[in-house]
This record gives sequence, C-alpha cells and structure tokens, in this order.
Amino acid sequence: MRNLKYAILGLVNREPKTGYDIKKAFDDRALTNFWHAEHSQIYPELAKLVKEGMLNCSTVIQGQKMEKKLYSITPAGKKEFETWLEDDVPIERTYKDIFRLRTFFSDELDREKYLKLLYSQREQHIVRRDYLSGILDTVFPNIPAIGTADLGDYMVLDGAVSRETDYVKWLERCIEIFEKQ
Amino acid sequence: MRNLKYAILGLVNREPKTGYDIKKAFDDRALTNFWHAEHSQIYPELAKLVKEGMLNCSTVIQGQKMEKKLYSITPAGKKEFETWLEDDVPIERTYKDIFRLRTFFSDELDREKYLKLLYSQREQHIVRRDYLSGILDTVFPNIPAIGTADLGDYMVLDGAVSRETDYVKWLERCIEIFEKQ
DNA sequence: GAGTACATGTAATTAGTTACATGATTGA
DNA sequence: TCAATCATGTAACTAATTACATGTACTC
Repeated sequence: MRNLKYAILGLVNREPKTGYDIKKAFDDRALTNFWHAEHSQIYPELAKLVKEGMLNCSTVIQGQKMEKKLYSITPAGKKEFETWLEDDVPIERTYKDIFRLRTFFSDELDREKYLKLLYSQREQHIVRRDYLSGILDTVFPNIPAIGTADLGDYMVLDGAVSRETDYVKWLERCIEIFEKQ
Repeated sequence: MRNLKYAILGLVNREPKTGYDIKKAFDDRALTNFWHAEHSQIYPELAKLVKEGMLNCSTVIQGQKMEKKLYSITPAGKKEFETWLEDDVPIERTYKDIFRLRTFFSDELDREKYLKLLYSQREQHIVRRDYLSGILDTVFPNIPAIGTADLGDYMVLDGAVSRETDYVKWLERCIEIFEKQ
C-alpha cells in the first residue's frame, strides 16, 4: 500500500523538506496521533522516491560544512500523490489496540488488578485528551478556511480529541461495571 | 513486543484450539475490530510457542485421515500469559489511520472530491456501527457477569460500537464544515 | 459431483522497530 | 565547553501481508 510513501509526498508537497524535517513532522502533535515513522524508515524511503522520480534532492550547506538534503516534489510525484489522495478505499477491518486485547481476556485477571489497569489507562488518555484539546483551543480558536493546510490540521486534531474523549468514556463504563459489584 | 504470541496464548488458554480455530477467532465480530492475523503468521507462531514450551501440540484425526493439530496451554504458557495480562503499559502514541492521513492533506483536493470521500467513509462506518450494535443488543441483552469470558467480549464490542459512533460523528463534523460554504 | 468449509504449511515481500554509528551547529 | 538539537545513514530484527501450494471433509 506504500502509505509512508504518500505521507512523505504529502509533507514534501506542502514545502521542500529534509529527512529530519519529515521526522519532526511525524513527531508533531497532530500528525503523530494517526501516523508515524522512525528516521530509519524515512531516509531509505526518500532515496527510493528519488530513484522513482517522485522527488528531487538538492544538497544545502548549513553553517560551515554540514550538508543537508532538501527534497522537493516532482510533477510526477505530485500527480501520484493527488491520485492517491482522491482514492476512496474501504475502511480498515482492524484498528489494532493492545489494551482492548487485554480487556478481551480480562476474565483471567483479578478484579483489583484489572481495575488498576483501567484507571491507569484512563489517566493517560485524559492527559492526552487535555493536551490535544488545549492545542485545539489555543491554536485554532476558529475553524480555518477551506483550502488551507490549517483546516486539515484542525480536522485531525478535532478527531483526535474526540477519539480520546470517547476512549475515556469507554474506560469509565468498564470501570463502572467493575466498581458496582 | 510479541503481541500475537499473547493473543494466541489467551485464545488457547480459553480452550485448546487448532490453528484454523485461531484464525477463525481473529476473523470474528468482536476480536477482528482490534486484533487480527493471517494464517501464514499464526502457524509459524504456533510452532514457535511449542518450541518455547508455552504450548503443547497433539494430533487429532478428523474423519478418515485428516490430521489436525490441537494446541493446549502449558503451565509455563499460562504463567507467561498472566504476567503479560496484568502489565500496565503506556498508551500507544499512534493509532494509524489512513483516512485521517488523507484528511490531513485534504486541502490539496477539490471540495466535491473530498466530500465524496467523507460520505463514503461515513456510510461504511455506519454499516459497521449498526452491525456491531446489533450483535451487542441481541447477544448481550444484559451485561455479563464479572469473571466470565462473555464480559470481555461485551466490553470490547461496546468499545467498538462506541468507537464507530464517534468516528461517524467526527466525519459528520467534517462534512458540515464543507457543506456550509 | 461440485462447491464450500476445514486444515496446514512455505515463500517472497513489505512495513516497522531498535540498535549501531557518526558528525556538525547552536546557544547557554 | 557542554548539552541539546540538527542531520544522515546502515544493520539486524520483528511484524505483517500476499501469494503459492496442497489436500480432506461435509453437505447439497
């Protein structure tokens, strides 16, 4: 499916970037919630995309002698990216989640031990929800205009806050079941 | 992290199973929403778990001569599984989602084309939500008792319905933004 | 007899993580 | 001068998917 390919093409399409820039983008608040890659996966993919004619690479000198490679998108790369972007694909069968896997088997665990896990997970998702929600409120007090990159940013952040909020509610329903008895 | 290992140990711990049974379990309504593996991943993992002393394997004859391998958990396997089960791990940084990735880059797409995608995704998530919700209502009219495997089943199904419901709501907020202008 | 489900494997490839490895720049 | 950040790569391994490959059992 080459999803990393398209994530990279999309980022470089916004503006030319180095591998390091791309890594930073994947670590960033909005994007890291639904996509991520390590630099060890990014650098080889960049080389591959140059070889495939999707990206151009130019070397820039930073300071005295540090070379950095700035990648920009080619017309072929842009076309490839846009074709991917409008592709209507089936939703994914599985959204893997290790805590849900534990929950599925939770009958094998003492009530107290499982409750401890539930509270810990809840706390962590609350922290993330509040963190993301804070960004949403401060960075985007208003909904950005259609056609801006900010709107994409806004929508995925809104989705992430919503997802975390729902996750916390689900955990609280689980907690309620175990606290009641 | 060997998550597949623990998913298999958990399933076999419930009762002895063949590789085929495990594959079916991964395809089933509740489990497939948050975990999945193909048989090409399952069979080698089963062999590995036998070698590691986590599972026992016995050959059973079905019909005239068809051999099937029935796996059961060893005491060591049970201990390993239970240790994993009570492990309090950090929540995952990234829940990968290709549609959210497309949304992040949606400024590069015509309003009509992106709206088409939004409606398609919405329809698909509604179908899944209603499917899962139907199972929840018919199979679990009441919340199962604590300590039963049914309760784990119920909780993850409830979580899946909730997740799909939230996803639909998020898509509808995105649609509203694009329909308004 | 035909089709579907049961049953088990391997091969080849792609995707992703962790570890190894190196060096320059910037700001306190 | 020290630490954090910038910057780029490879190696080894683990995880996952798709394709190849084969044969039996059951039900209509």
